[in-house]
Parts: sequence; structure tokens; C-alpha cells
Amino acid sequence: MVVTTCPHLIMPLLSERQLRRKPLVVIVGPTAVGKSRIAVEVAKYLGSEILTADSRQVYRGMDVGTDKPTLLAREGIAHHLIDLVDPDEPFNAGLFRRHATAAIDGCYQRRKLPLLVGGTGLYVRTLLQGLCEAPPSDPLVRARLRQDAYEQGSEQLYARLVLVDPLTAVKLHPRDTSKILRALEVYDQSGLPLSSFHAEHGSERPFSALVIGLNRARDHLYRRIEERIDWQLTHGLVDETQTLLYRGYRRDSPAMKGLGYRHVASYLAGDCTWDEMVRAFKRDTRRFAKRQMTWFRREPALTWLMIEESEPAEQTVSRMMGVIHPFLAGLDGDVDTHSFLNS
RNA sequence: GCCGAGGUAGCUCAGUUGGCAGAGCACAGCCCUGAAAAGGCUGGUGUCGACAGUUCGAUUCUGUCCCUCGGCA
Repeated sequence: MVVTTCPHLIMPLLSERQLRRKPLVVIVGPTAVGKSRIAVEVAKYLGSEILTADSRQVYRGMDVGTDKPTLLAREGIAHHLIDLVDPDEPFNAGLFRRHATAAIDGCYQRRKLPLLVGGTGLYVRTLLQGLCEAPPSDPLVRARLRQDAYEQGSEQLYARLVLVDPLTAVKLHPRDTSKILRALEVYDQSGLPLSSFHAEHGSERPFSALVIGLNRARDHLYRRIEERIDWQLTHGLVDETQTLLYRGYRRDSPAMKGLGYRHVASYLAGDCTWDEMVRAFKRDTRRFAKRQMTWFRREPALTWLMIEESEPAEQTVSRMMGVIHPFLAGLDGDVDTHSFLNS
């Protein structure tokens, strides 16, 4: 094995000064852009541990369909926030934040720089900007509200929301049932409108974060998505879905409504042909990638890196280190990190 | 070469008795504070094959040409 000198090697352990700033390097981007692979390489240079911000990789037994990095692909780098719950257990942004905060504290105790990698924009935001103090989701309250929606129609739920929380109501479309449900759930539990919790929350910035967005040309990204889906379908996604169904996980549960699983399940149930299933799976994944881009475009102070089709991974990693290095150097000095980054 | 059918959005096609071109799918833009790979909103992206004629006005009618698909040679 040839050992090459690494041109980007930075202090393997964080200094006291850096630790006090609570540093966090974040890599986001649409699905199939190549985040996981790049992240492992970056983590090797930084002596980092990886935290996954992925709402699907938290489920045990959902591996092929969530593109979960295999043990081999992790190359000995510690990966956190994967396989946290079974597919029928509730999981949400609040739980993610709790797990992630604990994992980050662990990294700091080992004086390691945490590297947050993922495509779930809401989960990333719970760390960068915190979460308001509204009561968490309650399965019982939610079940009752969903029953109401089923019996009276979502228009009735919206009408209720207009009465108890007009500020949230104007922000939501009357058909946006899942968000209406959440707002009513908060009111039913606390007697206070969700909008009041939002107002109280304000702006919070718990970490000194460097956020890097990876992207590729649209047609190039779409081609990668299709190739990955073809690979998943011939490398165990069908068996994986069948096993999950056999174990009794319902098709309409949050975990099974993920991309791929819901498509394969509908094919297995005889609702569509194989070709129809593949087409819908690819189309829905393209649309998802597009929604992710809409979300990340809004993320403040995000540095975009466009990956060229022919660009070797080492070069992308090298360009990323060109951004990360000054960030870490800034943390070590007296410079205000934020103004440094924005200059 | 002859006969027939056709050429309109990225694709499949509808349509205009001559008056600003329209569906489905595909696609694009956007929203998001505990389901977020979820959920929701908005948008037609066009040299109507080309050229000429008739007409106030042609994607529509007429002529010529080009191309595609059948059939016969």
C-alpha cells in the first residue's frame, strides 16, 4: 500500500479555542449528488466523525433503499444517527435534534470535529437554528385529529385552525393537512397557538457552522438518480421491501412511505406493472431532488460547490478542503467567524 | 416511382365553420419550526414542417416542396 502525503492535513484534534466556538461542518445537497462518499474522504483528512442528517437512514432494516453507507464504505470512520429506531417507531425532527446534540457533544469530548452530512433540510435546520419550545408530536392527539379529518374533512380542521391560530392559518393552504394537523396538535396540548411558540423562539445559532452545498448539473444529477435506482432494484431493494412487509410494517406508515419502498410495495401488491413502478420511482425521486434544492437555496450563508461530471472525487475533496481550512483557521483566531465567512 | 395516412409543447395527441393555440404525462418555480424521501401551492415551456397564394387577418383554405409511416411496385 502506497502512503501518500496528504496536502490538506489539519490538526487531528480540535484546540481548546476551537472547541469553545462549537464548530460544525455541514455538507448538504440533493439525493444522489455523492455526499456520503465525499464526506468519508473529508472526514479522513479532518479526523472527523460523521453525523447523518437523513430521515430515512435512521430506520433499522432499511438499507438498500435508503442508500445507507455500508460498513466497508464507511472506511472505519464513525457514523452516527443511523439505525436509531425500528420502522414502526415514531421518529421526527425533535428526536433527531436530541440524538444529534448528544452525538455532537460526544465528538467534542473526543476533541473531534463533527461533520454533519445529509439531505433532510429540516433536520439540518434543527441544529443550525434550533427548534421552538412547542410540545412534541403526540401519537394519541394526532390519531384523534386524523380521525376528525377523516370524518369531517380537512376543511373543518382548517376552519378550526383559523379560530385558534389565525397567524399560522394564513401561512398554510387549506389542503395542507399534515401541517394543519401539527398546528392543531400543538394547540390541543398547550392551549397556545403554534405561531406564539415560533415568535418566542426567534433566532438561535448554537454552533459555528460552515455549510457547504454540493450540486451537479440537473441532467447529470437526474442520470445519477436513475442509475442508482436501477442498481437498487437489482441489488436487494425488492427483497428488502418484501421482508419489511412480511414483518408487518404497514404500507402507509411513515417509514414505508419513503421513496422506493412505497413504489416496490405497490408493485408487489399488483397495483402497477414493473415498468410503471420504475418510471414512478424515478420521477418521484427527481421531484424530491428538486424540492431539496429549493430548500437548500434558501439556507443562509451556504457555500455551493458544483461538481463537474468528469471531476474525480479527490479533486472535489480538495476544493472542499480549500473552504474548510480557512474556516478552521478562523475559529482558532480572534476573528469573528461569521463575518469572516461572509466576507 | 405510384397510392394512402400523417407532420401542432420534451413525449402522446386534441383543436380552431379563418380571429391572442390546449389536454394528459414529462418538466420548471416555490412554501415549510417534532410525519420532511412527508405534505402543500403556482406555471404552458410553441416558427402549429417550409415557401408562396387567397384574405383585413392563415396553424386552419389553395398550390408547390420537404420529411415520417403504411401499402403497391
